[in-house]
Amino acid sequence: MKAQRKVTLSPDIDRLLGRGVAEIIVKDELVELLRSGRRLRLKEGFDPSFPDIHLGHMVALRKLRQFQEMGHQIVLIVGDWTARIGDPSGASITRPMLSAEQVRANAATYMEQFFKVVDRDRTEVKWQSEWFDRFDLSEVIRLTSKFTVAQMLAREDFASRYSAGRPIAVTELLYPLLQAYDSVAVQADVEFGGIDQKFNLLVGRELQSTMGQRPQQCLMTPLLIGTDGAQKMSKSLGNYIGISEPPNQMFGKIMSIPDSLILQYFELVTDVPDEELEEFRQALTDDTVNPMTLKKRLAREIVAQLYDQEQAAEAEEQFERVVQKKEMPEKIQQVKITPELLKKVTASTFKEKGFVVSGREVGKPETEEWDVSVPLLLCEIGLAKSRSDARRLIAQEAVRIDNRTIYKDYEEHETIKLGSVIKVGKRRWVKLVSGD
RNA sequence: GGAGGGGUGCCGGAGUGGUUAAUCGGAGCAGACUGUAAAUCUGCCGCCCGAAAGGGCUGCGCAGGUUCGAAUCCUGCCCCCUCCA
Repeated sequence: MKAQRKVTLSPDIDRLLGRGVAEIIVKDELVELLRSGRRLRLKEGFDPSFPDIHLGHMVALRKLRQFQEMGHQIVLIVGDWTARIGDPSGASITRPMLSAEQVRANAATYMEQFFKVVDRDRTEVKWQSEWFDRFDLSEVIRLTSKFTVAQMLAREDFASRYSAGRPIAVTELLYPLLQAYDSVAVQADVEFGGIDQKFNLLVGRELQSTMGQRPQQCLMTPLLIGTDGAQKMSKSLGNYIGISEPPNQMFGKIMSIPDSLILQYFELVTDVPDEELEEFRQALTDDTVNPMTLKKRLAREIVAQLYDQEQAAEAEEQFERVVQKKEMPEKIQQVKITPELLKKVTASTFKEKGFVVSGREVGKPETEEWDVSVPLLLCEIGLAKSRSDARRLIAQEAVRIDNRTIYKDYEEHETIKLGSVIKVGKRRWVKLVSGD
């Protein structure tokens, strides 16, 4: 039934295969396939070891989406077996084995995010376990016998580790083979991945042809640089912007990318037309535009894509308000004043003098006030990691309560009341509310 | 089986008896500046007590030991890596 869907013979294959694409193997063949009118099976795999998708992944996902809109079929592979090995990045050889349960949970999270960009209805989801669970040793041997060590060492990562005398686990050599076999199992016409996946994708071609299938085409997307402006976006480097982060946070993180990345981000993760990007480029070169303005546009585009226009506009407002004008955000995290909290944060000298307020009734009107130790308070409401940390923040004059700065020679206690607003640094706020 | 190298704070990585809570870089946090949560500059960056000065505790794979004093020396154990076979 699904197969009946019409495939568009795109009038603009150049564009499809141009922007957001780093390399295609073999381009001519892919063009030919696209012109043939066949519905292509486009494979993309992932390991459910780290479930979060970030803007870096989005480059490939957007490309998938574009193909999908032309009527092609996405096949999403859940790498529940390869996840056990871990992609040989060299950095982490020994990853903890995940439980089946954990893998399932990760996969669910992943897919939830995946389908923010890709159309679920036109995606076939396959688990590696569907074929690998049945694999026995003889099949493993058959699979491995098709490749040589020399072939494996063609992979840059392996080669450099080998020559540097660093370890390569045998299972790591298996990783590309398993991924390649996926292509055979699902009869992929095209496999998508980041340019860093090149080797693995090519092994897929190799294996398919030795097993009598037409070798898949490989479409590789460029790697997006992370918020640090230096390395590729990755969760472990902490320089990523997750696609399910809340709009405000996402907007802010995008505003924090170095100016030098603006155009690249526009190109890879938005649909802003090429002509317009050219104008941006010119304006930046001529210095006729404040990079900030463009970044706001960028942030709006991306947030709107993953949420909607309205939320993007709200996030922008919030940014202007909190960051640029340094005003209070509209929505502040609220913390309830409870007797337990009060007991913990009451200034110690007061305790000694017998002024303890623990018995005091809570939840009364605004006039209710308490004297508290500021470091203790910051700790309890999560604005400081430890009391030492809280003291440091105070010493740096980063703490404000109801708009008055707390100095390091503050009295032992400060007064708080219902509705008090506590601010730490430029953008962390907490409002104290009634405990009920 | 043999030879050798190594396990240090969130990460990378110094340090081989005291001046080391532990150089330095990154990350993070704070401040200044800025039309940006860009860039740049400065400070902070184990925990606890203290307004501060200061004090205490914990800490360099694990467990003991030597010493006035150990990340640094000794003993045992665990783990990781490389090469040869």
